[in-house]
Amino acid sequence: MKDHDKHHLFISLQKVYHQLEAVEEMEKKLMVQLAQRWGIANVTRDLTMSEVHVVEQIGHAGSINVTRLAEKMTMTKGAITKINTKLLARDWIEKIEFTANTKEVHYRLTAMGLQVYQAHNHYHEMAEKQFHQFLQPYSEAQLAFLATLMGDVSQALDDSMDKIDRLLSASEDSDG
Amino acid sequence: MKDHDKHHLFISLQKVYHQLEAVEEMEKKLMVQLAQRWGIANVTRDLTMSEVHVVEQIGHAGSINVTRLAEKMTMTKGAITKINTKLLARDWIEKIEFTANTKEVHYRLTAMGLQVYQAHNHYHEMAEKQFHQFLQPYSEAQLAFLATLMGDVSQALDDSMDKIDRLLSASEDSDG
DNA sequence: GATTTCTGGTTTCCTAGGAAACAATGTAAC
DNA sequence: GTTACATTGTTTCCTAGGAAACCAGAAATC
Repeated sequence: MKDHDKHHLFISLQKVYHQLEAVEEMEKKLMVQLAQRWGIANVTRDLTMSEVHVVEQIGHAGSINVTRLAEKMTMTKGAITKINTKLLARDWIEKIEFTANTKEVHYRLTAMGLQVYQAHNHYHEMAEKQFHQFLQPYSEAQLAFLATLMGDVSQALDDSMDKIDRLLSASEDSDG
Repeated sequence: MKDHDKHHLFISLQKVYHQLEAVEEMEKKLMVQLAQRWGIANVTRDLTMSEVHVVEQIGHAGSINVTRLAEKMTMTKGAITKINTKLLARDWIEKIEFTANTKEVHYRLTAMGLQVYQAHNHYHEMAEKQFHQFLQPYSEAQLAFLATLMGDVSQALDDSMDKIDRLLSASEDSDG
């Protein structure tokens, strides 16, 4: 493959990434509308994708605390606290008090929250079904290649991250 | 390929997407440090990725106005105006006044802005070189497949977007 | 050439979320 | 047990950027 074609490939990868961003952006808008149509209580225009993601995580974990939520969502604890406050107001999640440890606050879904979780899951399943259809035309060998490729990409990105990490901490020492 | 493996593939795709997000996040931090090290004037901690992107776009276009910048960056015109205000203060860009059309404001890079543009380009080239190395181990046939696959993905995403778009505008009619 | 309409740019207002200081609890060391 | 330290969660402050109202030229229609 010529360098020119590789360049083209590089560009098309960036394009796909930006497309995915755009899709994510639209999902946000779609979500509120779908939620309203599904008759889920306490859905207002100010509903955020992050709120739904928190519901998703709590539903997935069964019960979870702020710090672990923050880790899973790569957000700050402060941000999670604020989101949870909103979700409590919506009556989608509730606190679990442990007698043993009063410091940690665990959250779980309410019945209403469970509805949101399931609705969102339903949406995810649709997306995955679309994905399966997308894979339809490809041969077994091609799909197998794709699978290993994705692993390689993931690995390469991890390595890149490490490299950047090291660059950053190296200069933190020398710089002010 | 079993459904289970397809599911796995779906998951790994999401993982890669999130990894790319994380990389982008780190780039932001790296950029400021690199810019300072390269001795570019008026680099402060409050330098934003968006500012650099605007510089990139202006540099690429030679000269461009607010509206087209907004389109290219999928941001609002208001946001661009604010970013440009900052860039003017940094002395990285400058206005071009047209005698013919006083309404449109075109921007171009200053000498300093050109430095930023070139530094950023240099970074991009490094990234692309890394990408080329990543492609190294694959066969011609595999790379050819990858190229067509990316095209297919892009097409599929466009279709998805259209579908969501239609869903959104359809319900805008019925809803309040 | 006056009035509507369109387009480009700016300003105002508001919110999501990061950073970091903080309080409160738990844990380890002595 | 008490002092030091670590960890969890909250609060405060601040900024990027969207939405939308707004203003100012340009273009079109009459």
